Amino acid sequence: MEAISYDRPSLIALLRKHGISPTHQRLEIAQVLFGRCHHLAADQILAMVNERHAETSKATVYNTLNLFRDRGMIREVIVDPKRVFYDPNTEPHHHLYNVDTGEIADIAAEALSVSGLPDLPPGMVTEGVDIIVRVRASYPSVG
Amino acid sequence: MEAISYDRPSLIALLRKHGISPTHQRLEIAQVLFGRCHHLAADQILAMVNERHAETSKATVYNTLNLFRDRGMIREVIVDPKRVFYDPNTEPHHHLYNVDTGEIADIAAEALSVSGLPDLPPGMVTEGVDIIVRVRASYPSVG
DNA sequence: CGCCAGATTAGACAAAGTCCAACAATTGAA
DNA sequence: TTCAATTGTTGGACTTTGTCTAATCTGGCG
Repeated sequence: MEAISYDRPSLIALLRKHGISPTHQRLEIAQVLFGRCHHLAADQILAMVNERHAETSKATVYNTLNLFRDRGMIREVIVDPKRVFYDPNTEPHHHLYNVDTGEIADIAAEALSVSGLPDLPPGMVTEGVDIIVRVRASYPSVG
Repeated sequence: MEAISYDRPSLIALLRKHGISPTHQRLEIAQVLFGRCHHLAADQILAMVNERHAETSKATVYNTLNLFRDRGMIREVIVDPKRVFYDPNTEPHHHLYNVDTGEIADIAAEALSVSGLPDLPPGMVTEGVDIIVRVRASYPSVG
């Protein structure tokens, strides 16, 4: 499991770089986000962080995710109406979403090109362009 | 798609075309969806339907929206983590989402072109490609 | 040591949506 | 018409995701 996990000093530096004091709980959450599989929902993060020994509350997980998001350390992925996923990759990119399994995979920004974006009303700016490719198994009603 | 409000007989025909018996409550909901502004959330539909005089319950609104969606009469728009919006336009198209106000506007499918969609794993099919252009006012902290 | 600011916490709370069992409306048969 | 089956609607309980609050903890500093 430790193949790509960030070590503690790197995570501390990462938090400091974003102006966040590296508390124990924040480091645990950062480790789960950056060291393991991507695109986790809050409840999954809560479970993973407390899997070792319960030490982080639900409130802290939500506080921390919102803090990381506000500081630009992570990004929200809105594909499932039931819950928000968090993506440690904040570079522009897009998503492939398996509607059956809920799995999310990245699509590199360079892979897709979009043309024809409309002119915006004056005083408006684009915050981002999200492309979600929704896929499913060819035989939805197998059986 | 004309913005004129649908009359009762047209709405009944629309429901029948989708194999749905036109009950009073379903007609009220269809009228709100097809006859007024687009991209409504369930709670807005509930309020609009009950604003006149007819009494329709929350359960019926949700039942009906899910029925309409399953029958391909309307489509869900997933842009806001807090709630689902319903779009009476089921033709392929995309959305401009104002993150400040929550407003959603359509972008014609022909207006945007996407190239470079990745090959899918075998046995997978694309259900749809959603493009969401998130915009906001240039001066986010203006009061 | 006390003080202070920031972090964490449990649990109450809120909102979106689902589920269920009872009730109402419609339909078809006789 | 009446009966019974089917379908639709309903309130309310329930679940889930997420927020809020007030209390408590922590660590740095004098």
